[in-house]
This record gives sequence, C-alpha cells and structure tokens, in this order.
Amino acid sequence: MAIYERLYKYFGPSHWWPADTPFEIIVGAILTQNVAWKNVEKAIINLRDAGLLEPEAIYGTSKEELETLIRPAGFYRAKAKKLKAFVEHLRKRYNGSLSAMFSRPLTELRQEMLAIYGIGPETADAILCYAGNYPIMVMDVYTRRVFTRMGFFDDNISYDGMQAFFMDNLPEDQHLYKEYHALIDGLAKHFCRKNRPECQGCPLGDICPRIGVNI
DNA sequence: GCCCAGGGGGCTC
DNA sequence: GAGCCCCATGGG
Repeated sequence: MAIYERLYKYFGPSHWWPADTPFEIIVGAILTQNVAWKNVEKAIINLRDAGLLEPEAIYGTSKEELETLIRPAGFYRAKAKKLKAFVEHLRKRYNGSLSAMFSRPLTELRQEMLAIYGIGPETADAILCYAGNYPIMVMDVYTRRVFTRMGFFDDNISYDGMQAFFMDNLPEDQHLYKEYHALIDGLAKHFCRKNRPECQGCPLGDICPRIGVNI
C-alpha cells in the first residue's frame, strides 16, 4: 500500500461522496456520468429545492419535469430516463426500500444493478461502495490512466481486470476502497491530467517509471 | 472555438 | 465482442 500511503499523506482525507443521504449518492452517481461534478451540483440543488431527493418523489414526477430540473447535468433526457428506471426497479423489487436493497449480498446485488437501464460497472460500484457501504472499489478513467502510466497494467485492460488487480492486492476494507478511489481522482486532476502530466511535485514522482515522458 | 468532464446504451459487423 | 456513434451542458 505504498502508493496509497503516499497519496493519503499528500492529499489527506477526502469528502467523497459529497451527499446527505444514500439516495442522493445514487442520484449523483447517475447524473455525473461523463460530466463534470460541478454541473451535477446545480442539478442536485434543483432536485433538492423541488423536494425530489427521495425515491418516491422521483417516482411520482413526470419525466419532462425531471428533465427540466437536471438539465445543467447534461444528457438530461437520457439521465431522466435512468433516474426513472432506478426508482421503478427499487419500487418493484424492494417496495421502495433502499435499506432492503442494501441488505442483499454484494455479488448478487451488483449483477442485479447492472441489469437496470443506465447502470454500468462504474455507476453500480459507486452506488454499492458509497451508498451501500459494500467493500468494492470503483474504477474509472483516472484509475486506468494513472496506473497505466506507472506501468502496472496495459491501457486496454478491462474494467473487471483493473478492479481485480486492486482488490486482490488490497485488504478487504470499504473505507480503504472509498478513500483510495478518491485519492486517485485527486492525483489525476492535479498531476496526471489527460494529455498533460504535471510531474513536478507529484507525490508518486520518484516511483513513476514514466516521469516526464508521458503522453 | 475547442477540449474536457467522476459513462452507458445501442447498433453494426 | 470490439468498434463506433449518440446523448448535451458548462467551464477553462
């Protein structure tokens, strides 16, 4: 965990996931797909002001109304449909109870979530980890970029392959997984940006084999 | 004006 | 099952 220790020492504890309730985390996980978090915040505020940060409230709201409120988050038609798909599944399968959903075994629930429209591997894992407190680590483009540049695996590694790499080599600890993902995000934004590595001052600089010659 | 941001669905071959 | 295109707004 040498890398984790360094990142934690450099960045300190994070605030992931920034939300008041598990359902708000789920909404955020869907809304943030391929969009900067900044944009999502506006949509979340709109939903909160409208009293829609509850499953039943979203269930009872028209798709058109939802679209208007989440517009700042981009892809608003697709995302309104995804929010609807989730709350409909929640109601049908768990009578609207998130705690009932999150009492199921991790592997089974993950499979079930992947079958819901709009929920792929990253979104499913974000929901399971940050809203459900399951011990599973979220992978993303940042994780891929940082660890590919460091030489741990090839850029074309699958999502599942990448996740196995981390979870097979780390203790099973939800707090560790939550924090590690957040730390990688911080590193990628500050020092390992797309098409622009800023290796000066990078906490991993001396152990990154490709320092200075990145894409 | 261009690129990027905390992806996923659906189609094609 | 890999390779594309689509979805769409907002900030740097």
